[in-house]
Amino acid sequence: MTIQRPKGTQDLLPGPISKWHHLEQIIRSVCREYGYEEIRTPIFEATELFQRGVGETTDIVNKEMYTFLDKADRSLTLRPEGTASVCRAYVEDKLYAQALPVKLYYIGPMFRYEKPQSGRYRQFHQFGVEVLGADKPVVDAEVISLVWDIYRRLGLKDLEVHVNSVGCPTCRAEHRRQLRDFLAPRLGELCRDCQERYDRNPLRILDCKNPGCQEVSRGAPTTADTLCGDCREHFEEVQEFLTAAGVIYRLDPRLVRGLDYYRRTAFEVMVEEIGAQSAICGGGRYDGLVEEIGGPPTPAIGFAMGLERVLAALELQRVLPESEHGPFAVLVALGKEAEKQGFALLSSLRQAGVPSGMDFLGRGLKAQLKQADRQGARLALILGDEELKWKVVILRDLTLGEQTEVPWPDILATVKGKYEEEKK
RNA sequence: GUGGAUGUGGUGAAGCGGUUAACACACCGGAUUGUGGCUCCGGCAUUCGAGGGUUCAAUCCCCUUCAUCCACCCCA
Repeated sequence: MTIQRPKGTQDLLPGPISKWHHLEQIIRSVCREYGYEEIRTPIFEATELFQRGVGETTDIVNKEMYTFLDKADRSLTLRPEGTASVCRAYVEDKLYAQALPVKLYYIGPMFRYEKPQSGRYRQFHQFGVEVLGADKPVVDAEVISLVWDIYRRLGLKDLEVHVNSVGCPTCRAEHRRQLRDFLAPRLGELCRDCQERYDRNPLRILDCKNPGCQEVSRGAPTTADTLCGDCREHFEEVQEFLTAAGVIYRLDPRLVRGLDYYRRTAFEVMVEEIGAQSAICGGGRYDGLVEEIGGPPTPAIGFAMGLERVLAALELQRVLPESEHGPFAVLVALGKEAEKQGFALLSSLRQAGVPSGMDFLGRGLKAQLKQADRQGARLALILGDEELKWKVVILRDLTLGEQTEVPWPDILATVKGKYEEEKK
């Protein structure tokens, strides 16, 4: 067997890659409109960053990291997510010295050692945003609104934006107490995982998918029920701002995000039809993280969007534009001299912005035309001995099947004119 | 990590124990040595993911292994 790509990775080939360009282009322009600037951090980091930043109790850290030792025995890890790196850069590059808040975005590959399935890869791509240094509810709403706008611009339908507040450490402690009290009498009815969660992190029982556990936890106190005054007020204001921005959202008291660092606002965007992995975006507030990794106390909020999943949804909903590719005009040169003259013509076409090409394999007239047709070219510019003699080029329209002779001085303008007409 | 499905040419696929492995598309060549798309003709898998076993005989049965897909867990 020949060498194949590592499990859970993919080759993005020339045709389909235009979808990525489309997606990235919309992301970048919406970010520009919202005043977010791009940051690029390394694709690998000290392992400790993720252990501390993502959380020792998470699946990501416990079983999904690509960790290796380098030649000096440093433990490094391919980044499984973007937030920890951005916070590290915020601290290390002293971005807090700038006017706050700092509004950043990133796009790039992430790596998790998981078993691949539909919508899940070992190397996948995320777009994410982080706002550091602001704790006001408007910020939360702005970030969610940015996500909303990107999806709207892309033409995605049937989205569900779920919003919740998981509170601050104080209300979480209170919630935990109430939740345990509520569940205690029926502890025996929970699944094995949830029985463990009862001790470690009862919050997670709320989003267990096991029907039995859902039955038991029905009516349980939610995080939103036990918010302290400040958190409650924060959450209410977030909702008011979301409504003001025209974001259609749903309160989801069972929404609990997986990573350890979340505080207060948590949100997720789902699309049903892409398979079991229906979350295309998840995020929330993480006011303690920057301090956790050695920076100044800094409120922060962000999200990550899974680009493969967004593309899958775009594809299923057929809202991707047709890709532009292939030459508009193809030079069909017959003979050495024609090739030289033609190459000069090609060069001027390209400088004029007309995508154009020629044959490189010494094919005959017929084969060259066939090739031009296959590449989807609109025009063939035929140049042979006859045409050299009379200083003309045969300009053949491959879709109409009509052709005319055009004198050399007029060719560039004619072809360019047709190209611009077609582009309209 | 656990479970299920699948692996036949570039692609989609038939065959399911027995002499030459259907068919379609794609591709290459020709009909038409200066005109593509349509049509017609011809070519295109010593081989059925890999390794082992059963058998007189295996793409078809058994074992092992690898890969892909899907689901669980969890997440984007």
